[in-house]
Amino acid sequence: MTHVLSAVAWPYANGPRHIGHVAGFGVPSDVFSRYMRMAGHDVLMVSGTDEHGTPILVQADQEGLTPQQLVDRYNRIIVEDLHGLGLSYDLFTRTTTRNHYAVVQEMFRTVHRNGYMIAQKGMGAISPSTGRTLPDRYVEGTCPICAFDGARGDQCDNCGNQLDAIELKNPRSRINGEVPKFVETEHFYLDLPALAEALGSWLQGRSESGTWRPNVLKFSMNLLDDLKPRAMTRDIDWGIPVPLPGWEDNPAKRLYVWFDAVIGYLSASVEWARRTGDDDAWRKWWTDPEALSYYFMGKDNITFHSQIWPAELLGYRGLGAAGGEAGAYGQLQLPTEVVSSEFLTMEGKQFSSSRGVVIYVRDVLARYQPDALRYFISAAGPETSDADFTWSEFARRTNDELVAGWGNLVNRTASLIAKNVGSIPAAGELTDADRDLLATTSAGFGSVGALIGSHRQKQGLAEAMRVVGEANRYLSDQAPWKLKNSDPDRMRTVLHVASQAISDCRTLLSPYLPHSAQAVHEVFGGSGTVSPMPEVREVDDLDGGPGYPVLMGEYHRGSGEGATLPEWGPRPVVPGTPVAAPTPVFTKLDAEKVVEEELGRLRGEG
RNA sequence: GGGGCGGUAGCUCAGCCGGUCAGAGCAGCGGACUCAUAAUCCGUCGGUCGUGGGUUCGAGCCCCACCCGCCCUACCA
Repeated sequence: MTHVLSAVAWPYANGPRHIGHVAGFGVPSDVFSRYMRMAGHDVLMVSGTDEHGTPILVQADQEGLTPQQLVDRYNRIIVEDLHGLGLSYDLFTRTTTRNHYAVVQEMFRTVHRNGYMIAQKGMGAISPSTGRTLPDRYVEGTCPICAFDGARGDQCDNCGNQLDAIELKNPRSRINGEVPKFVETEHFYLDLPALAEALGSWLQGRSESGTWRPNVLKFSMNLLDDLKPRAMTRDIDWGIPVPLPGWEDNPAKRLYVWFDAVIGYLSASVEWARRTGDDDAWRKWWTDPEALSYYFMGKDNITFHSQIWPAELLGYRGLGAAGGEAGAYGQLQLPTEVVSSEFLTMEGKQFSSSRGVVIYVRDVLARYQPDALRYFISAAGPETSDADFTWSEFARRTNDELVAGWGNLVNRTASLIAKNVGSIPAAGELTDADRDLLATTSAGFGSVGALIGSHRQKQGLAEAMRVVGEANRYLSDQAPWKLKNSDPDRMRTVLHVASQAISDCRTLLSPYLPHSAQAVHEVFGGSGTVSPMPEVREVDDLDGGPGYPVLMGEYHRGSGEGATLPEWGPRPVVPGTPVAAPTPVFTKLDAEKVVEEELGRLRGEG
C-alpha cells in the first residue's frame, strides 16, 4: 500500500465551469483516484475553488457584488457541479478559508526567510480610479511595433511580439476605458534562478522515471532555459496579505493568486487532516519520500505545476543556491508526476464563455446522465491531444456504446434471469467457452488497471469495453434463451457465467462509470455500496471564519463492514440472489433531437 | 518572433524505442438471431498514413524544408 496524493486543479470561481474543465482535470483525476483506491492504495484526493485574483475583482464589479459574494456564489455552484459528476474528493474546499491563509503565509514566510523571495521595484500600471494593479493583459493600446490598435499590454495579437504595457501608445484600461497610470511599485519576486539547478535535477530525475507524458516533460524542461524572478505579490486589495512587517497591514498589497492557489494542495490536505481528527495525518502524503503525488490539470497550467509550485517547495525546504532550512511543515515532497491533459474544443471551436461557445457542466447534468458525460470524456477526451466535443458524437457514444454495448448486456442478462430463473443461478460444469470468458474478464483487471495507473485512460476504457463485447458475444453464441426446454441446467450455467462476467465488467468500469456501477449492482440484486459518492457537507470554518460547503466522502476498500469500494478483482456472485425484471440503467437519446436542441441553444435560441 | 503539439479510411481516433503498422469504433453494404432500450452476433467495402526531399536493406514511425490547425509565450487564471 502506498500513500497517493491526487492533487486536482482548482477551478477558478468567477463563473460556472464548462465541460472542458472537467474533461481536463475532473474526470481523469477521479478515474485515477477511484482505481488507485480499489487497487489498495491510500489515496488523498484534494482540490477546491481558486478565489483570488484580478478576474474575480473585475467580475464582481461587473455584477455589482463584493468579491466575497461573487466567490461564495460560484464556489457553491462549482461544488454542486462536481458533486453531480460524482468526483470522489476526500476534500474539496476553497482558498478563502482561514486555514488556507495560514498555510500560505507560513509558506511565504519560510521561502522569504530562506532568501528566495526578493523585493524589487518596477513600474506597473494601476487604475487611477481604484488604485488597483492593472495587469498587463488588461491594458490595451496601439502596438509600438506594428501600430495595431488592439494590442494588449503583454503581447500584440497582430504581430505576436511580447510587449510591456508601458510601451503601448494610447494605453487604456480594458475594464473601464480609463487611461492607466504607471507608477513605481515594489513587489516580492520568487527567485527562480536561485532554484534553477534544484529544479533541473528534480526534472531530470522525473524524466528518468519515464512516466511523464513526453510533451509535458519537454515543455517543462524548456522553461528552465530562461528563468527570471517572477513577481509573487500584486497591488490589489483582494487576496492574502503579505505576512511581513510593513506589508501585512497594507491593504493594497496582496500575494499573487497563483502563489496561493498551488499551495491549496497542501492547505486542503491539512484541512482534511484537521477535519478527520488527526491534525498531522496529512504528513503521510507530503513528507514521506515513498509517497506518490499526481497533479491533474489542463495544459495551460503546466508552468505553475512543473515550475512555480516545485520552486515554492524547494525554496521552502531551503534547497536552492541560497540554502536555508525547511519550515514547520518539514521536507515537503515535489510532484511525482504532472499529468496534464490537452484542450477540449466544442463543435470545432475553442470554448469561450464570453462568446457563448460553452457548455456548462450543470446544463449537461440537468439533461443527461452523469455517466454519459463521464463516458464521453473518458472515451474521447483530450488526454494527449486536443479533442472535439460534438453533440452528435456525444449522442452516438451514448447510444451505440454505452447503451447498446454495456447497458444492453446488463439488461438482456437480467431479463433472462428474471424470466427464467428469478435469481442468480448456480453453475454446473463449466465448458471451455465459459472458462474462456471468465479468464478474459479476470485478465481485464490487470490490463485495464495498468492502463489507468499509467494515465492511459482512453485505452483503459477501450479495453474494458472490449471485455464487455466479449461477454455480449458469449451470450449470443451460447443463446441461453434456446436452452430453457432442451437443457435447463446448461441455461443456468450460462446465466451464472454471464452474471459473473457482468459483475467483473461492472468493477472494471466503476472508476469511469461510478453511478451506473452502483445501479448495475442493484439490478443483480446487490445491496450496500460498491461505488461511493461524494457528499456536500455544510461545515464551519475551522478557525472561526464563515462556514462553507465542502465535498467529502467515505471511500473504504474491502469486503467487510463499512466497506464501500470492492477490491480491484473478480468478486464471486452469490447464487440465489433475487433478480427482478430490470429497468434500463442507461437512457437512450433521441440523437437528432439532442443535436437539434443543443445546437439551437448554442445559437442562443434556448 | 520563440517554444510545443497535431495533420492516418466518409466521421472520431489507436499505432511505445523504425521491420505482419496499415488498424479500431461508427457510418455503408450483406447475412444470422430474437433474450435485450429495433439492442446483439458474423461477414464485407474502404486509406499512395499533410506536401516535397533525405537517411536506411527497410519509415506514419528518424532527419530537413514547406503547408494547415491548435496551445503556450511567464502582471488572465
